[in-house]
Amino acid sequence: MTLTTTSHVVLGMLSFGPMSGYELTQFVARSVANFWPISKSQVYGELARLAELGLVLSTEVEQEKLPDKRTYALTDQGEQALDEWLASPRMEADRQRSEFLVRIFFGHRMSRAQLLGLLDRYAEGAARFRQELQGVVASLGQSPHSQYARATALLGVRVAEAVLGWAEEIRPELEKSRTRRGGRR
Amino acid sequence: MTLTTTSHVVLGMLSFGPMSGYELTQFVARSVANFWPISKSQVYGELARLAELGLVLSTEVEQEKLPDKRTYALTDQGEQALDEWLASPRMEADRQRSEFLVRIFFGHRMSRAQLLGLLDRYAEGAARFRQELQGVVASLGQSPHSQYARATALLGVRVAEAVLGWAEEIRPELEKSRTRRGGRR
DNA sequence: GGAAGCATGTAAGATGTTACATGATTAC
DNA sequence: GTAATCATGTAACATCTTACATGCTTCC
Repeated sequence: MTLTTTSHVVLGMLSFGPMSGYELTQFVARSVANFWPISKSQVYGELARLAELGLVLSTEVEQEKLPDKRTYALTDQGEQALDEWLASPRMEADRQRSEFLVRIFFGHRMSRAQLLGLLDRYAEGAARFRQELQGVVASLGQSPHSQYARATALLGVRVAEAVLGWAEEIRPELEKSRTRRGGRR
Repeated sequence: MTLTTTSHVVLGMLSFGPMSGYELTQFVARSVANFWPISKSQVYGELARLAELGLVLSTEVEQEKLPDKRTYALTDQGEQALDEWLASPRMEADRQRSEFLVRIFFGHRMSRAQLLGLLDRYAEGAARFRQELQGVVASLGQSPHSQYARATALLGVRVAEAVLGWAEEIRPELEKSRTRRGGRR
């Protein structure tokens, strides 16, 4: 009955303009999914629920050559709900889950080769991610209407760089570490 | 029927030695919870399931003055399951959810004062977190048996520093940004 | 007298993922 | 022809969080 962060993400997306569930799903995947992933089932579910609550208004749009679609637009109530949420001081803490760090934490069970391989693969992923995000930043440019999206991407870049710096720092330590001899059977 | 990452975290914790569900919950909260939170219901549930699968062995321990407890120890099968998981190349990607970044992404709906307040509170949190983790790193010291825990804490420090650097970078940009005039009603 | 710590669990609910189901059009 | 894109939804499942339930001991 109460709105979740996911609900507000949907409302927020519609603050850029009316769109269909399909379009919203794509848009989320290209933007906010890095720090708030939403599956399409969730999108369709939320839209239906928000419509019932009167926070969004749905309109069927007929299309030739393409399947008909249903677009959603924020109502005044929807805008208000979004703004109140943005203004509210209560905010849930970041949560992150990293299987990689779990494995590092259990490093005492691994051979040195295993550990270093794990670290290097992770660092490679971070390097790729950094590049990808730098591309995003570049494509967003300096225009003021993209500045917030750009800010979120810039944090991603910084975090990726933090990972790379960290990997360089601890690699030598892991190289001279005591580990289990040999690999798994 | 198949083991999740959470199951393997429980197995991994027991690789440090036998303990009860209560102790394991505390241990997780002080260590791995930063990158893999587990609630106590999950711990008790997993332990029961792993016992049924023969991966851990439970023993009742009577205590005077304190309630009796049930400790769990890894079986050979449990150790093997843990090591196979650590060796497996398939690893789920990091996932993170940040309500903060969602709000930044919808910055066009906020006043400048709101945005800057949001940013500053977040940066303060990151500064506190950095300090806390530096304390953890210091308390772990140089001993080789704590090197993996230390490595995970060091990444936390780096990430917190990345956040602080980012906040400094974008604050001036937000200061001269176009935003909605005035606050919410 | 009351709060905090020790100790184990169950139940209910919220949230999120993946698979299933369908069907037209366009581009290769 | 066949894969990809457009388009909407349901169903089943997995996972995770929060509240409920109980009771003794120690410390303030």
